[in-house]
Amino acid sequence: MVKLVEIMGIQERKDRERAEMRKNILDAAISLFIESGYDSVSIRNISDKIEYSPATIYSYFEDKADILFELHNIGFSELYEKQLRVQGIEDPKERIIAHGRAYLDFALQNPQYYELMFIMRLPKDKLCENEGWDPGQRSYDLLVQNVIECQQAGYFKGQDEHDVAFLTWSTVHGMVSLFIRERIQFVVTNDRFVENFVNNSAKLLRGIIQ
Amino acid sequence: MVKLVEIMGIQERKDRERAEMRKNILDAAISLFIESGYDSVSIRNISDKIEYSPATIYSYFEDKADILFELHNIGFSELYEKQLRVQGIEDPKERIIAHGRAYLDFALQNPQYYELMFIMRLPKDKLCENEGWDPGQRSYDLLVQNVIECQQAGYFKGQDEHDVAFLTWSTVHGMVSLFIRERIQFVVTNDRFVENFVNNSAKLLRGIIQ
DNA sequence: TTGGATAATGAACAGCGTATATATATATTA
DNA sequence: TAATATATATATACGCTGTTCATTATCCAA
Repeated sequence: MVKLVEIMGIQERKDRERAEMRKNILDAAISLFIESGYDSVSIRNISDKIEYSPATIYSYFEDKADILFELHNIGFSELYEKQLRVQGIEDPKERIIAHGRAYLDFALQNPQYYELMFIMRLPKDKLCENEGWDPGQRSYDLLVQNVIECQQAGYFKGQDEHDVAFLTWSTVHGMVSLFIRERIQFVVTNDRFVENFVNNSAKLLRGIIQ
Repeated sequence: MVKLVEIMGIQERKDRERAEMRKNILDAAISLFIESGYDSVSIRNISDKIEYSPATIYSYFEDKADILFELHNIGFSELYEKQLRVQGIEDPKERIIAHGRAYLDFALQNPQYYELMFIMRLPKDKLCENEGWDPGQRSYDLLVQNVIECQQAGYFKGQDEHDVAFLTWSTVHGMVSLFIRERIQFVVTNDRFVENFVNNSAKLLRGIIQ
């Protein structure tokens, strides 16, 4: 008779192999998405890259949107970590500005992740399935918390914290999404976008916050 | 012998018919785009709607992206008209806020036009073909002009006018694009978005501008 | 070694954007 | 009016897409 521990070992190896295959697919997918964008990448492209048949992918993911949804979650985890890294800053005004910078850094360093997190039209059925649970919620909550602490320090007096949070988020999202979707090329070159516009805007915001 | 005027008359009718057919296609296209979005609409869908064969469309437009490009231009004309309508306001501070409201109104009333003007990833070849000429340029120039007049009235002292213009544009674009691409559903319901967030943000901005 | 589970695949379906060769309708000329 | 020339519309086809499913190959337990 085979020992229980051996059965468990095999099961564990199988689980591990499944997880590795999933990661394999996700890695291939995101690298292709970065190269050509979600819409231009086909399941066949992904299957070519990992040297399996297209049908194989469908035994690891429900459909193409499911792959997107997984990458979506990975992106939100990375963003949240970046946000946490500036939470140590004492002065709430400087902290919220650093918070915005962290957001911009994430977006500019991972434009394709940013796309699928905040810009891309998401497949409708996926949104409904996961209704009520949004992985971006805790990032937003952190922002609101920082706004409240700014108010306790005397800034944004008499404003609703959600209005301020939304306005802050909109501003950084606006900058970065106009850049990513190439709507400001006639105003400033790609090279100078960060050093010029973003830095100057941070300075400008620092003056505005009161 | 046939009179010249008759030849011209026939030519004019033909030109008119071609123009009508183009408009017919564009109308069918935008109404389908509004219903289902650009990517989900096929040339075959459009040809079904106008009751012609798919191939016919290709004698009026180069390709699917060309249809998009035409609608793109129509959208920018309408936005510019909306912008001009608030240029009469005397106080430059109130004018620039009304300018922002006009932009938001356009976006919320014509979300599908806004999508293809400012959010959608545009086909690369089209962008290159029309390099250097962007129909949004004059809208941006108008914004910069208003910023300069604000500065002459004592606001935005010591700031670069392009930095201020970009920050202004980013803010309104950020609000509206987060809304259109459904990223703030967990913060506020669709119904209350305009009356709550946008109005409050305008009030907030009015306090911030100095 | 054999039976059963699991994983991978080849083939197929309907739909896509698009090119081209053919057919049809219209306009001009003899 | 009849024949020719031109502009327009279409049928057909190609290679692509996401996805499904029946079939095959692989692995493990008895």
